[in-house]
Amino acid sequence: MKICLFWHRRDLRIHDNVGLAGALASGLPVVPLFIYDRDILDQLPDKADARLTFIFDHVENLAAETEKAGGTFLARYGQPLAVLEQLVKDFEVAAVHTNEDYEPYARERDEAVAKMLKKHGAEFHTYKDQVIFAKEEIMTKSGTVPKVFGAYLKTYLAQLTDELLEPAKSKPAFKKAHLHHLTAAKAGPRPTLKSMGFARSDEQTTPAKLPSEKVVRDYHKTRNTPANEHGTTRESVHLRFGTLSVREVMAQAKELNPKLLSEIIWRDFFMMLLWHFPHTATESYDPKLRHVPYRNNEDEFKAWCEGRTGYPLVDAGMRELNATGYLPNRVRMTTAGFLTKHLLIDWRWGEKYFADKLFDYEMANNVGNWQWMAGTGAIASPWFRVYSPDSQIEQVDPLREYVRRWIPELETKEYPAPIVEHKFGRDRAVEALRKARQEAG
DNA sequence: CCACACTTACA
DNA sequence: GTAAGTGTG
Repeated sequence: MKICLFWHRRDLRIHDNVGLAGALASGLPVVPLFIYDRDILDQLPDKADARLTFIFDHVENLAAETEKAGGTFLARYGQPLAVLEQLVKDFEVAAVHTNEDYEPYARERDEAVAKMLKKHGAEFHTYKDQVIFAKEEIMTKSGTVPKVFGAYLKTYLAQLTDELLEPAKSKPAFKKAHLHHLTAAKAGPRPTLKSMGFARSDEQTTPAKLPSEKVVRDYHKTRNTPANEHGTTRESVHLRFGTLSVREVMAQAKELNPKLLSEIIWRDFFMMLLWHFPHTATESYDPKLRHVPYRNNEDEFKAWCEGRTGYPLVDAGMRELNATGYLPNRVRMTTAGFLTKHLLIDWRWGEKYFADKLFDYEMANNVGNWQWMAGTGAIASPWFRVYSPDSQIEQVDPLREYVRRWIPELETKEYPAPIVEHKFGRDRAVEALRKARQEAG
């Protein structure tokens, strides 16, 4: 019997899933699938990874839901291209449905998959699901790729209708009549964390739930207070892995808090930029800034990683990141600005460290924000702007609650003196960037 | 071509 | 107040 596969990637949910709805409506019985990508797992720095644990728990949930609905969920470990080719050979796969992923690696992978499926006479259907607008759907009036967020936002809001935020009808169609059942022997076992060489992380799997109305309504007032643990919505990890849909998250923000809505639109913006300029994942957008004379001092980098720079807000942030995998947005900027400007270390070092540590790590957003802070990005933010980590404290933590929480030895002799004086570091950074620009012409 | 603004500047 | 570049209309 001919079947189709629905391949989950960064959309670990059944409700409001455009690609899954497409598969269920295609007329062929659907077998949902997840592939643990060996190449990605090999790069994880730790054997107890919170992100993999999160993915694993949610894949197991999907499998349970699928079985409850009368279908079979497949999970495999390996290289996606090889795994899919094997499945096509083992089962009568007439089509594979999946949601688009705009990262450079994902695009190459999907191109190879499309080619392989074509060779076997199977169809490959992809859907826009993880953003509201992608690719060239938001452009400037002169038809260029928007490089200033304000201009992008204005067009975006003008095009954003309530219909675009309506849920995809995947959940109502997710039933026995549209699913295919395989015997356990045919389906094969699902990988476990242990079978893939990993262990559970201690960190808790956050339940996929929209934040409360109160948190959303207060967001613009609480977002710049890192001491307040409920100051942000904590939606980022769910948007990353698709355990919430961007439509439900945006619909709530649109109704309750325009400031939060615009923050979520940054996510579409950075994904759009990465799609247009995939090379910016690994090099500066601005060609003039590809040869900044970075100092790249290893000891100073280590001090930054471990939260020993002598700047309380930087150190508190890095310690929170190391301990929890989380960092409030405001503090992400302070720590990133300090590394790239005051210490004059290549933004890619910091980007990689965040990639290893952040529970909600998402390439487009991480790269986009790092390049913005480093002054090397597509966005025309003044490159000479250097944040003062101390005046940031006055703005976001005037009572020193946050920095004291994460630095018990603050205000004792144990706490190190600043690794670099602010004005000296700022002038050195501006000078280095100016020089790089001049030399590049 | 110019004016204006640039997610969250500094002193 | 100051200030350095540049995308956008």
